[in-house]
This record gives sequence, structure tokens and C-alpha cells, in this order.
Amino acid sequence: MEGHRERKKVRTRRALLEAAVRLFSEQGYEQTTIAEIAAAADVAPRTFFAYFSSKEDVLFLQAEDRGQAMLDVIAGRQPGEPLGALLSRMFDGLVRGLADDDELDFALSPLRARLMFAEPALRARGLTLMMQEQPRVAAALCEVYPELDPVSAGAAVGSFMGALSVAGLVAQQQGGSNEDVLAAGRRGIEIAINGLSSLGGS
Amino acid sequence: MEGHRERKKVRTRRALLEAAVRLFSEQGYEQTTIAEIAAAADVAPRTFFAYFSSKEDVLFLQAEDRGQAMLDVIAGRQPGEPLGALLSRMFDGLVRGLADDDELDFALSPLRARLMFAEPALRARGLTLMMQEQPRVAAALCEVYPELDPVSAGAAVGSFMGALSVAGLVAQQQGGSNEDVLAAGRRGIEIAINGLSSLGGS
DNA sequence: TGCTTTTATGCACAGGTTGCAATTTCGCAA
DNA sequence: TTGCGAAATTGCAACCTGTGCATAAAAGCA
Repeated sequence: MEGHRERKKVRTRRALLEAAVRLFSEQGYEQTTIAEIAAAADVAPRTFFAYFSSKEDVLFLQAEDRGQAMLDVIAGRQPGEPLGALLSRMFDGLVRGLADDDELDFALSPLRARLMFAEPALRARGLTLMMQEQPRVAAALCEVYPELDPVSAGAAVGSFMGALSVAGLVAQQQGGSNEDVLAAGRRGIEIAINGLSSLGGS
Repeated sequence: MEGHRERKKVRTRRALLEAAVRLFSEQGYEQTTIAEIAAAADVAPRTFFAYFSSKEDVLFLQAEDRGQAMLDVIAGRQPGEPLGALLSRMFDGLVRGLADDDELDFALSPLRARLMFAEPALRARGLTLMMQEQPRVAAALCEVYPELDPVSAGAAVGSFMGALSVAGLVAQQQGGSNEDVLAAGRRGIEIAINGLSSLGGS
């Protein structure tokens, strides 16, 4: 399975990936054209689409993997494990998965994360991917928590993901470091678990 | 202020709006081109962009208004009103605002809502708009709840919106009526307020 | 009627994306 | 080594969204 052909394909893919991320970082996402990426990777523009289905797709490689990882965590619910604990574990799994996310040698992940927050088009794509997974995650929850109806499960997943995202987003917009953003995410989860009434209830 | 000119502008705008929504409903969003919309409204394709800044924009007319409405509700917090109650009022305001949302004679809102859930591109746009508002809403919350830090406020807003959205989405995907979706949204809010630990905690 | 400000339109173009066909490259077997 | 077939690469044409620019058409006003 490792002939000259396969190796060349991998090399070309990586060249496109590297070129894209580098150019995106240097001159911005919108300002970078597919023609430039292809030129930097020394292939024809048309060939780009043989490797990636769209410009955005370069930055959202293992999206399905992460969705599957979430489902796996849910399926592995410990007997008697409360919902909140399970979702916290899911969050940890997500973070770990993102860290391991190294199709490239150099660290693509931080660049991708920064771009994702900075570029509206990419943020939109990320949101969409996230939202698409949520009903599936909710359905998985229903299976391991038989007492949960689908709407409640959806609400739980939405509350969890929403709290996590916006808390992280606020922290990021306040100029927080990656650790700050992560901590904010955890704090968001806590709030989702304990309920909004545990906050400024006065 | 109501010369022939103004009236014609309104008429053209409405024609474009009607044509767009009708064509979107009949043949789908992606399958409808701006050229078709313009032809149906009997104007040149270029003119479409004099009335709407993009194809998506046709369906997201008063997005800023709704964001502002949320901020208004928050600013009008009753003394001692708990966070959950305030957010519930915000939801009611949103629903009422959507119902009053009748730039056109015929009911655009239901069609728009259905399209928004059905078409990925539109769902993405809706999510993005919603997400963009959330930090602002969180900041407004911070002002009327001085004991709230920004990250917690963000978590609260995210949890609220997320629960509301996904509960509604699940209900909609299960073939629920508009009322079902609304009820699911309310249930989602309740869950966000009481916390996930109030669910399948066993 | 003639002048001015909008409004509508046409034209050209950039960029993303797809389909198709031709061509190159590679793997493999004779 | 040669030649065949599959796979990869590429070029080309086309479509669609969106923008800038210049011009024509229309409407208000003097």
C-alpha cells in the first residue's frame, strides 16, 4: 500500500495543506486565492479540488472524527454516571482529540484555531458543523439515558455546547490565552450543569 | 416622503422579496439563482444587489432589530428579577417580534423559518448572526447583574440560546408543528435555568 | 422645458466550484 | 523492456455570486 503513487499523493496533499495554512496566516483567508495555494504547492488550480472539496475544507479536516469521538464517549457511559459528568468527560475528550490533531508535522492546530475565530466565514463553518452534530449527540444521549426524552436531550446538548462556546468566545475576545479560553469553557460547562438559576438569581 | 419614487422602490423591493421566497420554496435555495429572482421580479439581475447585499440577506431582514430587542429587554430588568425570569421574558419578546415581522402582506415568517431550518447555508447564516449577538447580550447582562463576570454571563447566554435552539431543532426534525417547536424552545429554557443536573442525574 | 439627483442597467471582471475530456504518470504483467 | 490499463493531473468551458464602474433611464424640481 505504499508505492510511489501513495507517497506522492500524501506529499501533494501535505504541500497543499501547508501552503494554504501558511498563506492564510500570512495574508488572511479571503485574500488568499486557490490559484495562489495551488501555485505554492506547484500543482494546477484544478488539482486543489481533487484533494479538498472546498477552500474551507482545508481547515476542517477531521470534523467527523471529532463528532464520532463524542458519540463514543457517550456510548461508554459508566453505570450510574450523571449526565453532567458524562458531558464533562466528553469535553475532555474533545480537547484531547484537538491536541492530537496533527496530520501535519508542524502544529496546524493553533493556527487553525486562531483562524477559525478570526475569520467570519470559518467561524460560520465551524458553528454549522457543530450544530449538525448536536441532534446526533442528543440521540445518543437518549439511548444511554432512557429516562430522557429527545427534546430534553437536545436541550441538554445545546445548553452544554452553547455555554462552552460562548464562554470561550468571550474569553477569547477579551484577549485571553489558549489556557484562559479552555478554563472559560470548563466554567461554562459548570454553569450549564448547575443551571442559570445558580448565578445572579437575586 | 411618499412620492412616486418611494412607492416604486417599495414595490420593487417587495417584488424581489416575494419572488425570492416563492422560488426558494418551490425549487430550493441553492437551485434558485439571482438571475431567476430578478427575472421574476422583472428587474435586471444587477438591480437585485441594489436592494439586498446578498442572496442570503433576503431572508435575514431584521436581524439587527431582533438583537436590539434582546438588549432592550435586558436593559429593562425589573428590580430583583432573577436571571432566569429575565431570559424567559427575552424569549417571549423574540417570539413576539418574529410574529410581528411582516414587511410583506403575506406571511413571510413561516416560510423563512422553514427555509432556515431546511437549508444548510441559511442555517449557517442564522447561527452566525445569533452567535455574533451573544457577546453583546452577555455584556448587557453584566451591566444589569453587577455580580456577574463576563465569562459567566457568556456561559449563561450560550446555555440559554443553545438549549433553546437545539431543543427546537430536534422538535422540528421530529416533524413537530410550529407550536411544538415553540414548546420545545420553552422546555429548553427551563432546562437551561434548572441545570443539566436536574435531568437524568442518576 | 431643462437641470439635477436617484435609480436602473449593462458590462467587465474576480473568485469559487463543477463537469468533461484529454493527457500524463504510474503499476503491473507479459 | 515494452505495452496496457488504471489513476492522477490538468486544461477548458461554464455557471454562480458579488463588485466596481460607467452610462442610460426616470423622477423631482425650478
